[in-house]
Amino acid sequence: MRLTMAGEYAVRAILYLSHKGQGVLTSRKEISEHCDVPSQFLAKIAQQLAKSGFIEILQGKSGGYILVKQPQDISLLDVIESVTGEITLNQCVVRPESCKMSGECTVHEIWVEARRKLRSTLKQATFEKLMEKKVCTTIKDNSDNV
Amino acid sequence: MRLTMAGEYAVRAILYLSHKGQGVLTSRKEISEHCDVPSQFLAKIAQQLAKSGFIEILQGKSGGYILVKQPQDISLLDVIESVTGEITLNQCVVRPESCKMSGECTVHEIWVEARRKLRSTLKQATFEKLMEKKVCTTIKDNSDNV
DNA sequence: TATTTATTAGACTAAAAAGGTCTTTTTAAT
DNA sequence: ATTAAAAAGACCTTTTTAGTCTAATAAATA
Repeated sequence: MRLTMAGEYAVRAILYLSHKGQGVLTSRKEISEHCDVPSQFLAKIAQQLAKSGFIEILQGKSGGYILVKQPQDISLLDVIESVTGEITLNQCVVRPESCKMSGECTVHEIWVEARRKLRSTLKQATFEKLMEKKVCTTIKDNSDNV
Repeated sequence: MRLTMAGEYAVRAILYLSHKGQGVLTSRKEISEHCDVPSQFLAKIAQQLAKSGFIEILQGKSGGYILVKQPQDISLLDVIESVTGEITLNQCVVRPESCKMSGECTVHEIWVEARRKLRSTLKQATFEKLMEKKVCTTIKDNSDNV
């Protein structure tokens, strides 16, 4: 139940490109070095990010990556699901046939709710917001601490 | 980002024992058959559930498992984390040193929040609640649909 | 007491996923 | 033509998952 390195790296890369600004060309080498991401691995991840329409890839000498969407139009969820696939948490949520009980099962309901909340939290976190500097005093919300 | 089969099976077993009631002896075979869980695999999972104090194991002829905690005192989170370890979602949440940025990083904050909400949802789902029959008309809450 | 039928505990295994690397090819600037 | 960037896909290693198998132990019963 954890994010993969590919997902983590994708977020770092898009955040870096967001700081550069939409439409600015940045080499893979630069991203790789600044974000501490293996260069070849980034190449693979970038292909997926391009397929999903977040970046454009320029080949040839002085090639690199360009952010094509605006940071406020990209969410953590979008980027993560682009490289790791849809977050499901529990198989029965997306494949009810995987569990003969799911029709009547209250556990199923909890997973549907948990998944909705998780995806919602990640969806609301746009890269525009993620670029904002952290404030020093954060308002604590312990309403549903575990 | 998904629950393991071990976690899924543990939930099924505890739910089955909850229906039987606290203190009732049930054989591994019966649980295995009713819950569609491989018997030998259940044996391994049960060892962990016993270590965590959810069940007691009786050996010998006519042995089996007994629920020792009350269903209202066991949550989905408890059972799942017993067999799969603590839910972290992102490494940086529990090991900030794994990411050189985590101190200043707004992404880190999102993961902390997402994790807290997820664990909270699973914590609130006790097995007493999970035993309740599903009502036919559920109130729809689309407040933060993705 | 011997037998039977439970479970334990730990070694073992197969398959899948994760996390990359390597090599060859293509592309574009100089 | 040369150079330096990325693409595409094969390949590889390690870890995790999802079990199985075997020998030992434990308790009820014939």
